Amino acid sequence: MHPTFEHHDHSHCCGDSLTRAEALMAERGARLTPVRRRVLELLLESHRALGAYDVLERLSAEGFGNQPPVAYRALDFLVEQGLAHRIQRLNAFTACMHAGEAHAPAFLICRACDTVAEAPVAPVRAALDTAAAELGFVVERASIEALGLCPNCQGAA
Amino acid sequence: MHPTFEHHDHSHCCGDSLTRAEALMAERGARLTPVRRRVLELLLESHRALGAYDVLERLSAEGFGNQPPVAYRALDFLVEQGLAHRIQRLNAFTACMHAGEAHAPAFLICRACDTVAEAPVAPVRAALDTAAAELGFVVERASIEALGLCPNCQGAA
DNA sequence: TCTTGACGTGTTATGATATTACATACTAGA
DNA sequence: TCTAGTATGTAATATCATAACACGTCAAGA
Ligand SMILES: [Zn+2]
Ligand SMILES: [Zn+2]
Ligand SMILES: [Zn+2]
Ligand SMILES: [Zn+2]
Repeated sequence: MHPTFEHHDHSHCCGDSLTRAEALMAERGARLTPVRRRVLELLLESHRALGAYDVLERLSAEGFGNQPPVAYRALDFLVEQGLAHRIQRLNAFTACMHAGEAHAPAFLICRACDTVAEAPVAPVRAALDTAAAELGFVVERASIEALGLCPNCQGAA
Repeated sequence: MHPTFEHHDHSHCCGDSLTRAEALMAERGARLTPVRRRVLELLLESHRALGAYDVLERLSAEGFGNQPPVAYRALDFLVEQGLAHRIQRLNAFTACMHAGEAHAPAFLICRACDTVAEAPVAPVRAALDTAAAELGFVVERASIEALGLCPNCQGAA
């Protein structure tokens, strides 16, 4: 488990993720082009979710295109490749902290500091599959998003 | 559990829900005005989720206001009162099949027929709380939405 | 009775999020 | 080098959501 909520060397955290992403893309023959790479960096800057238009603003300021598809395409690519996740609740995107592990995580979103963490989902997913199966429903994809307080913000509240 | 996926007497299903809603609103001193009531009826018509603009179109055709706030206000009211739920994934709303029971359900969304059912969430929620607690995170509200195939559509696929 | 304040509704305008369609440019093989 | 597939840029538009204000109703309470 990545220690999103703990104090950690975040520049290593970003660097490692980027390195890992590059390795994965090479392995798969997918191209981590400049825009895509830059968007991933932007998402990695903080353990928060960024809206597509936030990303676009940054890209645009740096000389990339300034129309929505520029951001959406890069974000969609990262999501497809499992390097980022979309947070439905926030209409926003966050870098994946477990790239390459093929997972559909649960997200823990702190309502105070906006930090987004990925929680291990296996038992939750199992419970969901069971509940669904009782109704005859077969779950293909699930989005599980929790809003609450991260350990660092529980004192303040 | 409401038999959303089973064949059922849907006009009773709607009628019962409406009656129940009226009773609840009376109990709470909240007002189920004509617009609000009509929106609830629209949501009850099918076990599907309706977008705010779908609702608005119907309202408008029936002589209510034709601007977005008309729909959003009624929908927000129903959600606050627990008579409807918002489905994040679909940017849409669905009538609650368990009004008054104070619950935050899991939604099962059939990707073939768009039917939305509510599944019992207690074990799922417990698993989520546990997973979150291991990271020191306190869950306040969770949205759990599953995409898959309902029993009726599993044959076709 | 008159006032007043809370609530509900209608409307205008705008903001926020997302996609379609088409043109241009790059890249990897044949 | 040619070419097909992929990536990027841009304009236009679609879809989802809210802010702000005007007006009407109704029920306290002066
Ligand atoms: Zn970090
Ligand atoms: Zn926090
Ligand atoms: Zn029914
Ligand atoms: Zn179905």
